[in-house]
Amino acid sequence: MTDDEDRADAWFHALSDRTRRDILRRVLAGEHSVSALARSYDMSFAAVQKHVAVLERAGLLTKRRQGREALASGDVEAVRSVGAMLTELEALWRGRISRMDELFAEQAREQALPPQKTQQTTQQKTQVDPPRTHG
Amino acid sequence: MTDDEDRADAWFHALSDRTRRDILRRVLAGEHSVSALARSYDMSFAAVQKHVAVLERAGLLTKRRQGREALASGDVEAVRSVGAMLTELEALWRGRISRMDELFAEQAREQALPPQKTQQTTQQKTQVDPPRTHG
DNA sequence: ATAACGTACAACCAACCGGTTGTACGTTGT
DNA sequence: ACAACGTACAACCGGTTGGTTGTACGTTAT
Repeated sequence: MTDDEDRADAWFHALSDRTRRDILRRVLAGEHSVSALARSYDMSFAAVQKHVAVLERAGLLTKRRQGREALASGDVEAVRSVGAMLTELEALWRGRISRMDELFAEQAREQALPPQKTQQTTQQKTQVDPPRTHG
Repeated sequence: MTDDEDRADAWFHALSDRTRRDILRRVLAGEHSVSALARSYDMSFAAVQKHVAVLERAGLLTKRRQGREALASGDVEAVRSVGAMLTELEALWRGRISRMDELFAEQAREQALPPQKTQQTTQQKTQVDPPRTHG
């Protein structure tokens, strides 16, 4: 039912609204009640409550009941999962670069011995950044 | 005009659709013409062309004209910027944890000398993961 | 007891989104 | 020359989104 792509849809959709991103920042930094959050924004309580619900459905935030208050808390593991997804995209790109290197190497081999028709462009080793992670 | 939050809106909105994420994967792995991309999906050319336009407006992809074809290529730096944003969120969370540690330390100091009313819960050092980055 | 507070949810509305078809225009192949 | 290809964009349509107000209900404070 809710496969990886569904979860990704929910994650990125939840993060695509600036109010929700701001709410997520606050609840990652510490627990806040929904009404406390609502007081921070120039919109109705119901609107903020809906934003919190979207973040909760996406799994980026969890709620805990304490008396009449609902305390929201950010889930850093979910945030990391989103980050991991981006890292996978980077990996695809790195694959492209190494494939380009192979191509260059092949071309170099070809024109090393028989000086033939293929026109030569100024050769330069394709620069690949060290596999750094986000930060 | 287009500040950080506007860019973030565009990034996450662009990534919130699975077809667009798939397109981004392909163009990060290598250049593809718009019509080549369109052939990969069960929808009209116009629909795919719109998805490419959304990714382009978000800065996640660039297009290069070659004759009648428009060759799309993924921008890995933009992907990294999105990842960096997630890392900033993690940093906020780490801040919360250290603040919690301070609180525990304070409590420990308080009940160390005067054995008073505040009830004691089984104490355990708050475990903070090593500041690993995504990957 | 009862007023105030915090939450949840339904109904409504304008704007936006993801898809469609149709048209136009430059490029390439025959 | 002309047909086919690749692209871009406009107009349209149903579903979704982000906001609103209103209602209901449990919890806390007076």
